[in-house]
Amino acid sequence: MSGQYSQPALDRGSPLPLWAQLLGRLHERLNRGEFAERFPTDLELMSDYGVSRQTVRDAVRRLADEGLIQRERGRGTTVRPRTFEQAAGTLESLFEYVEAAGHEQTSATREARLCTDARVAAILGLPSAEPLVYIDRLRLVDREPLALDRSWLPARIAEALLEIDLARTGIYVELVARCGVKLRSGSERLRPVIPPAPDRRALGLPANQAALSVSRLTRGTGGPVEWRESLVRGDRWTIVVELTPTTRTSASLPWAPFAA
Amino acid sequence: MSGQYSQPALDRGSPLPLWAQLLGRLHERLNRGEFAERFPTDLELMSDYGVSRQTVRDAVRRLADEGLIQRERGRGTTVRPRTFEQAAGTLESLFEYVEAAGHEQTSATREARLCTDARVAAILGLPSAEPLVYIDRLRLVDREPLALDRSWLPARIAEALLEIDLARTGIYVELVARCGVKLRSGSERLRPVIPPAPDRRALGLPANQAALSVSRLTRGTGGPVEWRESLVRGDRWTIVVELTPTTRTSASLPWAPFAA
DNA sequence: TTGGCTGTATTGTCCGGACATTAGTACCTA
DNA sequence: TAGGTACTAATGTCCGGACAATACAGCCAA
Repeated sequence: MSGQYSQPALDRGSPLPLWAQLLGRLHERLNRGEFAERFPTDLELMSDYGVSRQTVRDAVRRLADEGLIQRERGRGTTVRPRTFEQAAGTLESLFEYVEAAGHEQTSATREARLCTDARVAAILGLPSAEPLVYIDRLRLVDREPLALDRSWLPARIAEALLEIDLARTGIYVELVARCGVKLRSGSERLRPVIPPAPDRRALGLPANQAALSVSRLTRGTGGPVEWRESLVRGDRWTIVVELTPTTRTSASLPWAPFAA
Repeated sequence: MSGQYSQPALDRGSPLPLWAQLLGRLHERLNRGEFAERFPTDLELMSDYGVSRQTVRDAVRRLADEGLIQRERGRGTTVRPRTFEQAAGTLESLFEYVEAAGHEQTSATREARLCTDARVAAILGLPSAEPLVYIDRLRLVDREPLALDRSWLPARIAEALLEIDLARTGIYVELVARCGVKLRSGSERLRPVIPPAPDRRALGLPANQAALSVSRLTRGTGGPVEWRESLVRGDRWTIVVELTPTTRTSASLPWAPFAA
């Protein structure tokens, strides 16, 4: 610790370039929420760490490239919010494309109630008798069913959702705004399925057509906040994968083994 | 034209920064194949365009960020080949994951012959009676069928494939190496389907399971070179979509309407 | 012929300086 | 109160310089 700067000095004997060391420091400080109020200016970082402006710019540029901050001439550098506001996944994407194509997307809530479910509780890391909010919606495009959408959420955080008309708003929006949940991440698994007869009927899916099953776990800062199972009828929309000659690219989709 | 440099001078009165102008110039020259033999050094670009090394580096760095070139200390800058060598798509991704998980992937050619097909010819932009090479393979993991894979290629460019054991090599590799095709791009469409009974039997797919259909058009420099239809059984592997809090992200999959 | 050393070439890092562009704030005048 | 001007702050651009790290080629000695 040099005592000369307001931050511990970088190691000039390290094989790691100064900009890389500074980048690591800034990552740590970002992750600790140290820049929640304000990100330092180039000049401040220069004096804080005892390096040239070029070195500061090389480090900070990489933070900007990662989307963690935004730099604007005249205004300075701001931290970009890390909230996962829309938690957009496969289904949200679909509806974006649907609406971009000029169609009307609506939803009808078929069920919204408290329940217990040992299978889902286990997925959410909860005791098997833990109360859950269960929401079952039919998603429609131009009044035709496109997807069936079922969510299970811990009642202790999401009970307020039962009082809301979810045909008019989204689960994630309300989870954030009303239940004070901070969404962090999610993961989805996609596979083709033959839906059971009641679901097939609800979707209006012909007997010779399959559906895409999208299972999703959504996580908040405090742990899992939602298990969701959706069925998208397979005879209306298709997923597109473009393959382009950018080097090394493979626009590849990740795969994992399916365990039934 | 200043006559002072070996390239037309950049416009110092333009609102566009010098690095951006230089980047545009280098893009054009790359696209024209002007650097096929050798990419110029920083020093050469400095004197060619009359700018500082910093400006050269700012422009060239962005080419590297795009993956079009590669810079190596001591060696210089090389152009990355633009060939679309592996033409990796959804299925190739799948097999990468399969093999990364320690499984053995093999394939068995069920048919390889000349044919005509008016539907596929239309897709490839060919006359309906144009001869096509038809290749039908079963793809296996640890000797269990995982996917059915059918390709149609114009015979006038791909006839040599009929003489090759495609269990031991890939269509694209041979298309490039033996048929002299330059692959440029591709696009795939994914949807869940109930396969016809012969395909279901070939895959060993239980009656209550669906398959993922992957239809793909592969393009070469001279136009479409392959139409491909694959079926992946839906009870073994699943596509994964991770949703992370990188700002602005939506790890969204693109969708398009399905026309049967 | 092979291995080691030296010299040259090339990109990467870091420093310093200066000016341009943009944004925001404060102050003044109509 | 609204509009205009001046000033300050902050990032972007561009220049120049110097040294470090890496690669490669050539040359020499064993």
